[in-house]
Amino acid sequence: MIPENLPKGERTQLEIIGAAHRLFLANGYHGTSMRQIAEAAGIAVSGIYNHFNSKEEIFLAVLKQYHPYVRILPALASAQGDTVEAFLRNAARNMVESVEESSGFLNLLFIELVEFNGQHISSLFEEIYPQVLEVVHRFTQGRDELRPIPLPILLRAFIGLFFSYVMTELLIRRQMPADMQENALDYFIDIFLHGVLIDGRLGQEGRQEAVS
Amino acid sequence: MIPENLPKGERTQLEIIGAAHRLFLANGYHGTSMRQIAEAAGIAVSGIYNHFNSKEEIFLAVLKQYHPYVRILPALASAQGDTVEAFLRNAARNMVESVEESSGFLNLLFIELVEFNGQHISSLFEEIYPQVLEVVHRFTQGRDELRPIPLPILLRAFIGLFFSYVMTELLIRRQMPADMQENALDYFIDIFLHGVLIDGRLGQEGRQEAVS
DNA sequence: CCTACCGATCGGTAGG
DNA sequence: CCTACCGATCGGTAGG
Repeated sequence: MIPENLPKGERTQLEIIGAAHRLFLANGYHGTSMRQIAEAAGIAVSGIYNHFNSKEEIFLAVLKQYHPYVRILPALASAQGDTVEAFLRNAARNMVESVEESSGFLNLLFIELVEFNGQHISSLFEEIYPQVLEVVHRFTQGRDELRPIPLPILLRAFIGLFFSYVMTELLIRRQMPADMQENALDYFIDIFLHGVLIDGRLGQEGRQEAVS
Repeated sequence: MIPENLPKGERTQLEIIGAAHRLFLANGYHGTSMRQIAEAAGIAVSGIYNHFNSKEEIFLAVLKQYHPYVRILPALASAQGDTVEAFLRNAARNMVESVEESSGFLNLLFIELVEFNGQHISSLFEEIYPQVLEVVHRFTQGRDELRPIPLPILLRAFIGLFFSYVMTELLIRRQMPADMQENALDYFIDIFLHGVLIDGRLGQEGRQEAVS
């Protein structure tokens, strides 16, 4: 997991960040002690302070390393598609997949919102917004497939599609009825596409794929 | 806020729950101490233990009192409308409004997910699901306006619509560009309605209202 | 990166 | 013997 040929100091730093990440996800920020982090990283508590000046600095390093920027944005940027439909289907699937792989991103977000009152969300948004806008713009300009929806609203609605799926997944994952889960993402994308495309512009391959 | 004619014991209990609720929202569960709760409730720390056996028991009481069941479900249940469109527009607006009023619900949810690993979400879902299903079923049965989407998926997508709006609102509230906020909820509802209604079944009053 | 500690505060409980 | 609450303090742990 952590490269072996790194200088000892950097290795330890990554060890601390990784240990802190796991503990924060499991217990939250205030629910995690410096002693727990030290033990998980295999060093003494005071040793941590050779790499970080405070507990909060560790959290910032964790946030930076497990940023949506690093996880979800590449999934969006790598989306392919000749039509708006194909692009959005591909992008949505990629993004949901990347979150399911590293399930921590949402928890980090929740910790940020609850235990830091969303202090660090602003700068995060400023970094991401222009790049996401650029990607979406690239795939929607000069197209006549979309209903007249302002691009920022469309972008927000697309991010919203992502949250609509992952939040309902997170909330009702455990005992959600089976009929609420089967092909849910395909249905969600389908509803969204029907919502933003001009009537009749939606191809058939997506839904057929989903119900077959 | 707290009725004055209650027995002293019940008053104190409500005082503790209210104080804990405010503190949990601001600092999270582990970020709030029994001393803070006691001070905010105007009693000694040990006085709390005449009403609750532990800090966690207080959290459960807070969760019960500020349950979405008590806040958002009535907003959904009271939704009116002769058509599916009118009903969904009304329901979505009511739900978002009720959350904006008592902004705490989402934070309680995040605390639950992060600091209790979603332990108490299951029973919450079991209580709410049948009632929500009943409401949505009542307004969709025998209608020919909807595209063929399984009812549980439709319901999940509707809950998702709610989360898509409030999560993007929460995340980017601070420095979201103005054009991302103007009439956003109306656009969101509009996209959803286009998504679930059969082509051509969407009335015009909603969007005209939104853009005027 | 360690052992050895600090001032203070943690959740919880004693007797009255 | 009850409910409600007090001042004081318990054994341990927090970040530093």
